[in-house]
Amino acid sequence: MSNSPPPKPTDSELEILHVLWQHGPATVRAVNDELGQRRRTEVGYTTTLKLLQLMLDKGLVRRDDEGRSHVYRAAVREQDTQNLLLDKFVAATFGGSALKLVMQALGNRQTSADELAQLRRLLNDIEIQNSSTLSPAADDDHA
Amino acid sequence: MSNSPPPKPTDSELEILHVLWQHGPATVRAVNDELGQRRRTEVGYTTTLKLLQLMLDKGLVRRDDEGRSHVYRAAVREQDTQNLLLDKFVAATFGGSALKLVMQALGNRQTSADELAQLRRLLNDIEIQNSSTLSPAADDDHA
DNA sequence: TTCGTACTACGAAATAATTCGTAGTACGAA
DNA sequence: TTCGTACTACGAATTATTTCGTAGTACGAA
Repeated sequence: MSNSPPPKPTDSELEILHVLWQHGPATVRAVNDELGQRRRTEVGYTTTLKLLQLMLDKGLVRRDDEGRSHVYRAAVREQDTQNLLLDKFVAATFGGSALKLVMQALGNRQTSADELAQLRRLLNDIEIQNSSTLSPAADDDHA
Repeated sequence: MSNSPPPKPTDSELEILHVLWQHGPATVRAVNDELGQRRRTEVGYTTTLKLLQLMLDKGLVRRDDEGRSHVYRAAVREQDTQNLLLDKFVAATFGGSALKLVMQALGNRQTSADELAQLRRLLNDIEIQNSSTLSPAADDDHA
């Protein structure tokens, strides 16, 4: 039983999580094949196996021992993981300021009109929420 | 002489760069003292020295050998470095979509009215730039 | 001059992440 | 039953990063 929350995945682990998030539950073989397609350099089967075993230990994936080959699936959600990584990244690179990160991300690359529109919508939504929320401790939106 | 552009700094190297960016040129002693203040765990003097020497090899810092103790200064700009790291991070964590990163960063944390205003101004600026550009070389970004 | 102190250089241990080889096992086809 | 194949477990090599100890040196005070 792991009591502590799953830790920050490493780069390789994240790559595997992406496969599992998109694919859904998969065998080592399937994960390895998929990785082979995405990368320019293939990776050994046992490398992927080992990684998945380590990820199991860390609580990043779960395993179904149905019969011969094991089926792995992500034990962490994509959004949660992205947020965890985002926090660390903002702290390490932008001194904790998410605003700086956002400005930098938008300022230094091409942003289409469509994307700008999406962002404006999001800003509007946030503004509405800000003004309607009286007690700031509201943690989860109940859709 | 290093011909290739400076590589992605590691976490520890980035920490040192932050010190140099804020402080300006500094001796090993000064950098080490500053690191000691920021962290909860002190770091050995020679550790900082070694890191700076490695960073010198990589071209991340330059060195003035004025007299007894050497003075180091950042050889890469903060913005450039942030952008380099940002690119890698977006690729690894958000499948290359800067928009997703931005939405996630804004959506999942508290954003003040003031910050929202700054963002709106930025969006306006971008929009103006977009429309004033005649030949948009329209393939820079993949949604 | 002599000594203590602060400095640099550098080897190498400690830790973390990635990679793969080998051994053992279970299943199904022949 | 026997064999070939695909699988898991796991030790261990490799590479990257971080850490520090030790040796050597130069400066200034006594």
